[in-house]
Amino acid sequence: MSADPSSRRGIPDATVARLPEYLRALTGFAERGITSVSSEELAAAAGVRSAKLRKDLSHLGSYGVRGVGYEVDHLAYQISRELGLTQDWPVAIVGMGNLGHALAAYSGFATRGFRVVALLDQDCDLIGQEIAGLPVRPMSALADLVAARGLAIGVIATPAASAQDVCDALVDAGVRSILNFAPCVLAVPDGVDVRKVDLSTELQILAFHEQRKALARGSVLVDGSLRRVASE
Amino acid sequence: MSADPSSRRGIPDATVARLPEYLRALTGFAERGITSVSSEELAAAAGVRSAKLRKDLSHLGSYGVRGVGYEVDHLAYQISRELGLTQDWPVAIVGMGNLGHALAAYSGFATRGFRVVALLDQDCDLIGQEIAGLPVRPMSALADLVAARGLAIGVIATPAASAQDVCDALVDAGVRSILNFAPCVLAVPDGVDVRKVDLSTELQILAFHEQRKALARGSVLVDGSLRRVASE
DNA sequence: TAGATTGTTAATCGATTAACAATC
DNA sequence: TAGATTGTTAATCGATTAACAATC
Repeated sequence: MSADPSSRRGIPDATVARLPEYLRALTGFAERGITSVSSEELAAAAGVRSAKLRKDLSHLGSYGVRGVGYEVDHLAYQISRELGLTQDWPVAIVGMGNLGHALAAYSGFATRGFRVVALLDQDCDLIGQEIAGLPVRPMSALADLVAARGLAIGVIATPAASAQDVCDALVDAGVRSILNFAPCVLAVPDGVDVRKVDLSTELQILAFHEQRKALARGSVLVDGSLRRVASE
Repeated sequence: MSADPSSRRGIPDATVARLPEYLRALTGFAERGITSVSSEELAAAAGVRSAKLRKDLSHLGSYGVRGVGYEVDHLAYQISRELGLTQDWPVAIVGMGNLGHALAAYSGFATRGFRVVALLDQDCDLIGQEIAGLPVRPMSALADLVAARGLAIGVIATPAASAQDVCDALVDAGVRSILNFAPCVLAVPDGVDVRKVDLSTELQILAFHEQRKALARGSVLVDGSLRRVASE
């Protein structure tokens, strides 16, 4: 085994989760014609402290210049490469309800290395219909998509009740990265990554903090409902 | 100040983020007629270790019975109360594009204490149209919504370019909790909570791990693209 | 009482932060 | 050289985990 540059192992998960935000901020600077930034400026744009930014970037390598800062294009390229965005990732979306429909039409995917190559649904009435320029295909198309198109990432936008079945089908077909919008926990074998986006979980976390703020302002909880208490 | 039961302060953020998942698992048990669960069973359903579950629940109080487990309904109620879900939270969605449209039609909100009371957009052509049974209203309706309907949570589903303006308008109107779907960092004053859901960030994190797995399987990176290397 | 399972303790691990030596 | 800013160190903080005493 040679010590190739990218074998510098183990970028912390917390750092990986922030790299997309740094990349977005850098893209913003580039669009405004700014060619060089300090860690202070980039951190402000990404909404973090500069010490955290420098620590994060230090895991990728040493791409800054002391006393000067970072070259915007170069750092953006290095982050892209680390994230695996210098190549295209074929994506399939399963479940063509409201959300799947919106995801299929969402332009944000294409802009950054992701190509939606297929839309799938198990509802016979939908199959064959065209959504956002792509025909809806049956689940049986999965194996072919992996073999012929190199499908690597599956997005689950079905109801919770069918999400595990869809997940199993994706895994059987050889898909090893799954983005799950269904509000349920998925069981997968080792080697398969699942990330979850859950709208009502996010709202529930906001509600917790909103309630705390109301209590801090002097409201009280009566039978599980907030009651405003007259100040003074 | 009396030592009311809920003044036991400071539930860790990591714990709060998991409470919705526990609540969902409990709802599942309740639907199947199961009235009592052990930490082991509940943890399995929520996808965490039992030690972590018990530690999380210990921050809320002592709602289990040693040697027996937890009463499903009672624990669900306690978590609901802690999250502030025993009351209704009025929600407004701003931005009626693909995503906003899908969110407006999403039934998952209503099921758990959230009521979509208004849809807003700044596009004059959309205003007055009906989506999912609600008329689209102009941004100028915000102040009234806060005063008359108690609007507490704003969901931003606009393009990134207008997200900060929309955020400022929400904050000016008195909204202190914001769920942001626009791919950008929002600046808000102290006391305002923002949570962010970013589809392409999630895909980018998956791409990072997918690339790592490919490299671990023996592929190599040539000019930023993965190349399969013949095994043997 | 014996068996089961909670709630808590203490150890470990990972992430954040501030400070500063290295260096452009 | 003097000024600026990175990359790294060491201290702190918070989260996870395993083990077990408490107790139903």
